[in-house]
Amino acid sequence: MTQTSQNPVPTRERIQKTAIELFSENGYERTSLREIAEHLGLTKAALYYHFKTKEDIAASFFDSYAKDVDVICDWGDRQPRDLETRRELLRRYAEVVQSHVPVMRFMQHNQAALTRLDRGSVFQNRLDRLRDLLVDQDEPLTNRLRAWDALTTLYSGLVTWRGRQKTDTDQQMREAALEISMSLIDANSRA
Amino acid sequence: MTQTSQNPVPTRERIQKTAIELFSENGYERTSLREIAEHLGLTKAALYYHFKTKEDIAASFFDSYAKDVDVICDWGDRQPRDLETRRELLRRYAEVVQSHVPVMRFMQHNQAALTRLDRGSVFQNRLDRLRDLLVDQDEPLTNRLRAWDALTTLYSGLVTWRGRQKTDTDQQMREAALEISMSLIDANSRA
DNA sequence: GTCTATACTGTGATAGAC
DNA sequence: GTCTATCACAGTATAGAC
Repeated sequence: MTQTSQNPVPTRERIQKTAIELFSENGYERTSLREIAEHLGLTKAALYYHFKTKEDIAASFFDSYAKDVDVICDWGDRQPRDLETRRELLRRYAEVVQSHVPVMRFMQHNQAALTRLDRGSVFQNRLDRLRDLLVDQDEPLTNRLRAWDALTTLYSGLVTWRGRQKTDTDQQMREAALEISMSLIDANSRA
Repeated sequence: MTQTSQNPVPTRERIQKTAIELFSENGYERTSLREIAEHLGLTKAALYYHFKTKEDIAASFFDSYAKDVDVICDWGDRQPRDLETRRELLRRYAEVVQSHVPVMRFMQHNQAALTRLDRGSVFQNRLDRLRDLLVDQDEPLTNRLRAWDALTTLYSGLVTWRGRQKTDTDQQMREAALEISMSLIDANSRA
């Protein structure tokens, strides 16, 4: 749209790429705008041309993730509310998680910073929408909590778990997380 | 020890109490020392008499939690490594979690800030030690990940879950979390 | 021992020159 | 589209009042 035929990488995207790297590494609040600007050979004030605030940079990460989750939920809304639909929802969400690992890690590590953002609640809101497709409001507490665990299992292993061994591949970790997640949802159907 | 017979609440403890409230509510980085001082009728500099830095205030929260977890792990080290020991470990950890809810919430929401702290890794280190008691290193990946989920289930529901209903009591939530956690460990024994 | 006054550097942010 | 200048406020630190 604003791209010329030469297509150099736009400054806006360069900022996003550098920012998520530094935010993930050092935390959102510990990463200064000066630091980001220096990595890019810009000045602090130059960032303010491309983004209204520092928070806006962080919020811009969510858009693609939120869109992907919305696609899943829209699909889920049109399906029968049975076990197979729920298993397929978990499969699809696992794929989304896999394609947004840096963003997931950033969101998991900076929850306090994100609750301050208007668009920061995107993460929680999308999880809540998925949860409502996985379990009915009138099911027992144990089932509702188990549905929540089924969702968090899919990303918390990738982000917070430190028991990974050298022989564990990414593929194996995703499959293991999905298997555990599935078994939690299966248990809900038996209860 | 340093307490007189009058036993007024020591300033140090008043600072801790106010700090964890504000940290939990607004996040660690968004809570300024001036804000804490104002809540207590002190000046910012007065805090520096009782704590060396802001990080020291946060780190001081962990001590009691870490001690409680160490007691559990020390007990676990002296038991046979069987299923009943592991179930009992989960029961005891659930009690620790329950008695440190504000601290657990603070740690969960401020992971990025905490990894900067020397004593901040206390949280992760203690979880890792518990995990090693719940599962053997040479068990399949799925079992190791399931042991991790068994632990996180015990506190993540209290902290990040938003599906709680008015009729759900604290007691019921703890029991539900413990039941799910137990079933994950039980599954490891069957695998 | 407990705290106040004050100052230092770095932060996110804004206004306006080029 | 990028920069300079400037702002209020942050965490930190020390000197000294009581």
